[in-house]
Amino acid sequence: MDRRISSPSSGEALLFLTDEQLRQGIEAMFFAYRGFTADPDRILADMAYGRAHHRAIHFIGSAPGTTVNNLLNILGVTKQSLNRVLRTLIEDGLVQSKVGRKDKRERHLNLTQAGRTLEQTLSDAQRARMRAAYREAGPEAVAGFRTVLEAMMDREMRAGYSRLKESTP
Amino acid sequence: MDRRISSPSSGEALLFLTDEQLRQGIEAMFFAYRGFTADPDRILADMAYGRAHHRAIHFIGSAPGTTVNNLLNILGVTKQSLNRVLRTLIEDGLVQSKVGRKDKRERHLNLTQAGRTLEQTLSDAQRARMRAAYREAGPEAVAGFRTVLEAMMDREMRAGYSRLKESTP
DNA sequence: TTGGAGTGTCAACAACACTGACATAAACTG
DNA sequence: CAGTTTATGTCAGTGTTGTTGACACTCCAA
Repeated sequence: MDRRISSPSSGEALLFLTDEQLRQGIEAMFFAYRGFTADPDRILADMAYGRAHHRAIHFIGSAPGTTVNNLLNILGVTKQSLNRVLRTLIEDGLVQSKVGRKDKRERHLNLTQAGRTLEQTLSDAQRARMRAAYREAGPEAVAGFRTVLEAMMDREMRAGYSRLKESTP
Repeated sequence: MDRRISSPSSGEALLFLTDEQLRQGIEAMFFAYRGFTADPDRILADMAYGRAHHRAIHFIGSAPGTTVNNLLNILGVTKQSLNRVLRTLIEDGLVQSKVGRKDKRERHLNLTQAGRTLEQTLSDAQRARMRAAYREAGPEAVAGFRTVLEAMMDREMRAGYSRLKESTP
């Protein structure tokens, strides 16, 4: 489950581990992430929202009925930071906050119809770029892409992410 | 140079283009990028620096003697924003700014010894994670990873990035 | 010599993160 | 039941990083 080097016989594997190769990977990650966020950023710039709102909307849409605390763990920010964003989204009628049925301390978050509409708009832009990149790169590249991304996550996030993958088939 | 779909005959390629697959890719990108920046962020938090300083140091180290304007294009921020960061780095003796020999309006930026030391520290942390991810994923996955990242960049960035790759063999 | 490019700086502002402190309600625990 | 913990919300203050807009200076080139 935790083998370090799969095949020490293949010198090719080590070719990817030179500092220069790694540096290129780092820079590619930087530029790609900027491209990745560029389209939603452009859309949100026209509204009073920013990237933080996008993230909240995305994950509420991805896990409807999630609690505030769960969202905090996913996003990795403080409750004060999330609350600022969440408050405006609720005020603007994009997100609905419901007191928990079982545990009344919890608030369950869902997108309203308006929220789903915005989520779709943002998602469409981002998916379009992702789709284009996937198409251009081909299925094998995509599989590799996903494998490396997962290996790059923090350990805790990988756990959460795997759960997510399984629960949404 | 711009063919859209390589092999419409292979239905497999389309399997990766469902909204759910794309959504997972989006979330993987989000979590991975956070992991990617986590280690340098931790190091910088103890100093008076942030991610913007890291980026400046990285690209000055990557392209010694680069001009301010070139750096602006790479980083994609305003000169006011970059200048604030650059000023503190110069004041703190991490970066040296030299008036251009040929064109004296330009400033050529280089890391000082102290700057190189910090660059190394940050780079080592980030490379360690990248190296671990690469090792775990294997060479084919890494190739795919790079292919998708490049396809995800903005067009202009891809051009700049290719130039970078070629100039640093 | 004039126009424009490259650079630096000032001021003001916004987004988004942080810490710390405090309040409330509900749930759990002894 | 009393006390503690948990989940959430809120207020106030701060820091980093980004933005516009305005202005000045140097220097190259036509």
